[in-house]
Amino acid sequence: MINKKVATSSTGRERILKSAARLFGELGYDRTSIRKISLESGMKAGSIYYFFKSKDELLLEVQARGFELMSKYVAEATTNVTDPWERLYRACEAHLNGMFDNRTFIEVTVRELPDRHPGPSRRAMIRLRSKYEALFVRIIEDLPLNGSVDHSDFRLTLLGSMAWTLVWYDPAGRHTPHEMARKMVDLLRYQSSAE
Amino acid sequence: MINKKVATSSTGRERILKSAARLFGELGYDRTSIRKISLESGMKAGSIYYFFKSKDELLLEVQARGFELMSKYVAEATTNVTDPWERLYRACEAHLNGMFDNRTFIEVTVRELPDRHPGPSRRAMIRLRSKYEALFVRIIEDLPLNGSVDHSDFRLTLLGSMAWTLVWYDPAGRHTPHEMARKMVDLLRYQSSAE
Amino acid sequence: MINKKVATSSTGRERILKSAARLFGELGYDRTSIRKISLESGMKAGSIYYFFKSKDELLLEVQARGFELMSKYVAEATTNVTDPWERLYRACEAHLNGMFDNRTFIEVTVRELPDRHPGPSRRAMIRLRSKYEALFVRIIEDLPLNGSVDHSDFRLTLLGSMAWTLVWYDPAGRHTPHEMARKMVDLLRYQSSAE
Amino acid sequence: MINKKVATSSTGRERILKSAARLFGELGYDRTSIRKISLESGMKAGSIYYFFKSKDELLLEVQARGFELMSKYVAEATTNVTDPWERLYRACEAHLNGMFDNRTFIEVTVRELPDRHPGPSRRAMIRLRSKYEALFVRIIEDLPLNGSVDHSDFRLTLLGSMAWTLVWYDPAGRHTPHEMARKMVDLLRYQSSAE
DNA sequence: CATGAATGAGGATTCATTCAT
DNA sequence: GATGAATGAATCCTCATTCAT
Repeated sequence: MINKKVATSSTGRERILKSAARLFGELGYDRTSIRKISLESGMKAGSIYYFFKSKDELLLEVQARGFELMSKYVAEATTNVTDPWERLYRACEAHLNGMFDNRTFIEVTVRELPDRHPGPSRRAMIRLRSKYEALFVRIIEDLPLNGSVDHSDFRLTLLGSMAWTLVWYDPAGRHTPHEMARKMVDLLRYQSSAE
Repeated sequence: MINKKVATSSTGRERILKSAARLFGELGYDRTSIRKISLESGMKAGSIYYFFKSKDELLLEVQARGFELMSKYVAEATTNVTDPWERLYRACEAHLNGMFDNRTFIEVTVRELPDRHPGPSRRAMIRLRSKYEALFVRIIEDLPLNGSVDHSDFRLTLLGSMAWTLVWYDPAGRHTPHEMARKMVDLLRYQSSAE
Repeated sequence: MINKKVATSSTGRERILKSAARLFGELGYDRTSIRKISLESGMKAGSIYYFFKSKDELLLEVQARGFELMSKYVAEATTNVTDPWERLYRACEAHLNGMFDNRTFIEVTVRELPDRHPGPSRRAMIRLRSKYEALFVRIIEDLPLNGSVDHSDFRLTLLGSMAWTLVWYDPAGRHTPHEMARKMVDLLRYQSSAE
Repeated sequence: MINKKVATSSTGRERILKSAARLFGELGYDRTSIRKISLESGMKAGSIYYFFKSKDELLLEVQARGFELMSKYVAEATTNVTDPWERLYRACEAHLNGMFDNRTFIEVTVRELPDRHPGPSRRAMIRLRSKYEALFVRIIEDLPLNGSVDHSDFRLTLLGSMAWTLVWYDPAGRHTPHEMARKMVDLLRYQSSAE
């Protein structure tokens, strides 16, 4: 009552977005129907179209939010860190943490890849992704890699390893995202490093 | 090429399987309808059910075929190769070659992951996958890695990198699967190696 | 008759329910397809699922309505009638009248027996039936039957005779429901009566 | 080996007929598919059409067999019985016994009523039924009923009561077909009787 | 803001049946 | 005698979406 905003902060639009994120993440875009989103968000199916033009657009907004969050996490994790390798460790940790900790929006970002999405938002989704990956481009550029290593190969290998964790990682298991980030980077580090 | 009829007509079952593989690979399982498979295979939708109990079972059979092919390729590529690192190079090359060369069955294997498939074949699909990955388990076990590297982390990182190529790799581009395999393994090799 | 529109258009839900009732009654549940209901109700097949979860549930609602009507008829017919045998005459007449006069809902009640319906509504359908038959239980309890006659046997024999009329009764023929009710009850009356 | 006929007596045709009878009885005609019959009979679906022109014809043959059996049972039960009421007791007992004892063919006879069957065999089915019911016509004609009772009403009431047992009778319950037959006839007897 | 009603297209699957072998 | 392959039509149902209110 004191703060009506807090209670209402879960406004229609927001509730829908959260429900969509959770379901896209859990079931995938295709198997998530507008009806399911409407059930989860406590809103009638028709109402969703008051806030979003289409299911496709809904996915786009979920992804936008996901990349935004990720970018923020990575930025925060690397602020005031100057050592290049340490920056990478932290960026990866933030990436993995986001994926498993705050699944709602971020998982969708890794699961629903634009190459499979036929809707009109495809290009916008690719742009969002590129923008986010640019963070890693920059961090990796700063690494003192030896000349034989292509920065792009390095980056793609690293991102691939991390994305793949969705397939096998058990959050209740023995590894923490922190450890995994260290390991994955280390696996690539010494050989690639010029030191 | 010599006799297109042989390849295309073959038996009904085979034609369906091939069409399903191609479409599952291109569009994904969910967006591939039985109707589409029927169009592509030149068979009426109902006929598919004479050969396969369900769409789910059809996916399972496609995956089985895919893993079978992959296993064969990897086995052939490593036969009579004794150097452990060379064995890994070749296995990875075979894996990537399979993924991009002979997409029909093998791509489905990497794209349609069991963690998202709710059908009754899920467990069978997991079993197939494990059996295939066991090939890599064995090859990686033989590597003279230094003590600090976990074989399992090594394997998952490598497989993740390779799977991720589906997202960014352009077969018409500058890299060949052969080069990519070398690079990816090398990226992990020296640091991890005990030599 | 005065205003066909009112009767026919009413609300969507109602139109569907009526069409379903008519068709279930005429063709039976199995041979009545959603398509046929949609044609008869002037509504598209998909729309039916806005109002009813499934065909099974539609049957349940038709039966509920049928039993409700029947109960009302029987109750009205026996109100203020105190002679026990007269009460039974009237109840049976109401039952038969309902079956042939107002076929739409009530016939389904007698034709679609729960013992053959495999759907999830089966139990609910049994409950509805029992509740209705309880009316007869009470009416028959009040009869001064001689000790050798089991009330339950009496009731089942009577209901069976009436249900069976669906097989042979020709509404255009020589008997009226009124006469049939008298006859059927009389056939059982004197022998069973203690008088 | 001694008597090949016995072993082969379950010839294709016969096996199909039995399976169809069982399934028509248990699930009803509509819900019994040719595939199910083929599974139960251990014969391929296509093969059924070697022996029977259609599903409709299959039903007709099952009914024919059912009525044949019933007629035989009723005839046997009444042979050498001269007392008219005793004849009826026995006929009813045979009828009920047939229904519950030897369900396979006979139940179909009571469950699948021609008024609902739209196929071309309808008329033939009606003829079979009439022929069987004629047995009861004759037995009932011989009863010394008092003048006020219509023989036809008597018969239909009795047959209705017996048919209805399918709805409520529990073969594992307290009543035997023998008892039920006595009761049902007695319920009608004394009042109708001229004695 | 949000809903209730409605739709058209398409979803997977089952059906009775045919026919060459 | 019996089958394997194939079909066309129909099955129930779900989908994303629209729109008047």
